[in-house]
Amino acid sequence: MNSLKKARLQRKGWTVGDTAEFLNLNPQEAQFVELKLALAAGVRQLREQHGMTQAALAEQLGSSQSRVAKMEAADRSVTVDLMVRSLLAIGATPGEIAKLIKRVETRRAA
Amino acid sequence: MNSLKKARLQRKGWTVGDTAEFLNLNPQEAQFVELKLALAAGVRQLREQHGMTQAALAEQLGSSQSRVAKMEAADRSVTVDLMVRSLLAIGATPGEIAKLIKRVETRRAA
DNA sequence: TCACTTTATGTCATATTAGACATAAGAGAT
DNA sequence: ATCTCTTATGTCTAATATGACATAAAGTGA
Repeated sequence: MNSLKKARLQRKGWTVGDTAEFLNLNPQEAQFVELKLALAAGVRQLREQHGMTQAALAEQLGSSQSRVAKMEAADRSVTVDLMVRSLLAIGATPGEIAKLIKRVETRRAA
Repeated sequence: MNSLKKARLQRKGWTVGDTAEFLNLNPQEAQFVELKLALAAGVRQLREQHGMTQAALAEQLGSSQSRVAKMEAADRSVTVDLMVRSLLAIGATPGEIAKLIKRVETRRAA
């Protein structure tokens, strides 16, 4: 993981630590985080593609603009559930969601 | 949706209702449920393929056998987060997870 | 500059999910 | 039938995520 991405994660409250600590992290944990990042980016991308504001998506979801903002920021407090429901609300197909996940780098055991 | 699958869902506590009610359901809600069913089935399939018991997977996850059982039963109380973490714990790649999701039937707006 | 729209961040109470435990039920094997 | 291993189901408290709200910050155009 590059240091830019790491810094971004730390700002969002993730426990990432320095490179050594990162290497000690469970690879499946790291992969889960990357998967959430991918979904978060997908929500933002598709939302913008569809010309929706965060507030508009929030209304579709029965949620709030602030939660959508946190979601796109991959905040620690938002679940994959909400991300997936958001993608479906935007109109993404299961195939499109799958594509976002497929791109996550496969990681071998430490 | 066939009545068999519907019955299975109702037993698990999902609000599905009769066919008419089902048609009134938000299609993205229905799709989200189907996605969870697909992941639940994937967990069971991969777990068995790897010759693990529910208890063994639970230990890997830092969870409990009962929660794994509920997960594979697609119980309403288990999140997609836990399912994805389980799949990663079993050793599934993002590509394999994506494949499970991709198969979910695409649904048009009601 | 100002006014306006959109997005970001922090906090809170309430709701939901978590692991844990007990125990039932099922499937084999002897 | 009984023993053993595995899975299913129900119920707790504790932990976590939720929408809501306030408000700051960033963007956009006049």
